[in-house]
Amino acid sequence: MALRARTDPRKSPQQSRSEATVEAIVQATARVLVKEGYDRASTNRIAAAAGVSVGSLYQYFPSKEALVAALVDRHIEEMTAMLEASIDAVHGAPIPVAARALVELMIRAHAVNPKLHKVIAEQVPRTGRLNRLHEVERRVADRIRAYLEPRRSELRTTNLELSVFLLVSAVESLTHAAVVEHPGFSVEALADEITALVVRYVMCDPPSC
Amino acid sequence: MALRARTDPRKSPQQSRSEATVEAIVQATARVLVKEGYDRASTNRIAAAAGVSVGSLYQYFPSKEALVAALVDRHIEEMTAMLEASIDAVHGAPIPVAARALVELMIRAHAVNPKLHKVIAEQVPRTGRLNRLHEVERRVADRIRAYLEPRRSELRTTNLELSVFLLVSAVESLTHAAVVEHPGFSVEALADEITALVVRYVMCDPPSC
DNA sequence: CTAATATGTGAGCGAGCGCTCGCATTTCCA
DNA sequence: TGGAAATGCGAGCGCTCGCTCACATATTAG
Repeated sequence: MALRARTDPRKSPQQSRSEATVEAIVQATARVLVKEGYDRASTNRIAAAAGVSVGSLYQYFPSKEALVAALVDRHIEEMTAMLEASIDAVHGAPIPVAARALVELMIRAHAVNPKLHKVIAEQVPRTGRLNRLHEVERRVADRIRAYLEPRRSELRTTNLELSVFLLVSAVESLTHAAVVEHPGFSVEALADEITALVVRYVMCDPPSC
Repeated sequence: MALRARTDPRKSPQQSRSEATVEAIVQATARVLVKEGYDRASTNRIAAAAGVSVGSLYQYFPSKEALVAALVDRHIEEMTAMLEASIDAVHGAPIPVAARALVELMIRAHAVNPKLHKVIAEQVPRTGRLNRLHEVERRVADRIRAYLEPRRSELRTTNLELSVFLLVSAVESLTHAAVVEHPGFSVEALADEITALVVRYVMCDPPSC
């Protein structure tokens, strides 16, 4: 039998009652993590915050790490789904329009619950989810590349792989930094500037194309 | 009497013997953190790795957090000093030259000990050093702004504050992402592309200036 | 209704943690 | 050189943590 990883769910809920329990536990994990921080977020405290006993918690999550991992996974999946759908939605649009739409989406996504986004982002390395994150970043990058490939004549770059990597990293980092770590900038101005940064980086200059 | 923060040093070494002890402890903290991760980095283990007793450790550091904070502070100071010196060194150079020099410096700085840089970066939020980090980022941003201000005629942007913030964040994030999280890209290509991104973002286009 | 299954409970175990304190050793300086 | 000051030591205290298990209750199926 394969070794069961420490973050795999122990068993799946079968009745709706237990589904609600699992849901309450994940929500409580988020709340306690935001309010108390990781070190003080004990399984007993999380169970109490969920209105559930520790025993129940351990029926569905094999470890404290698994709790946080579940929260992280859920967040990564939500963000990715949203982003991939948006990329598909703009696949026919010209580069500046598509860029602006995606940048704005990222800003708004980060602005929904910045505090939660911040703690979750901080927990990613600890839960060993960096690989998963890199994997979805790669999927996003592939989609962006698929969008840019047929527009090669408008592009400045020769090394599309590197360029797309920098593009995706820059947009993610900048929206996170601006919205979560340094709030206060106007969403409009931010979207304008990050879009400008992205568009001026990828597109070539008028005379030559 | 003011409340002594949990991360303040308990006492300062007075003899060279104890300076060596403190040094050994900080170094051991780095080693254990890299090898074992934060959760398994107990004060007993760190003391053992430093070849020192727990008692000695607690003479100079009031808590486990203070240990990590000291390591983080040291790293932040090194990076900042290096960066500020380099900004001063290129203050007379044209924008593309200065940008290239600073980008290359950042890449090389991250490449010195990527694993250590990675764990330290992950510990910043936990040690409450985010404020300090933001403060030095602000200092760097001010210096960059002082460099750009007299070159306003070459610039595209009107909102220099926002632009400089995005610039500094982008360079830091991208060098970190590329060197620490996704190693494999050639340093040359990376420096070229990040420099291009930065320069094309700040400078205005030929006809209009 | 009843038996079987799914779910929920929480006292408490063992382990490891952060940290203290009384004492030993080294260094400094009059 | 001797006593004071600085430094080093490590057994072990008190505590909290992650987690289990024997049992109670709710739900479903026949």
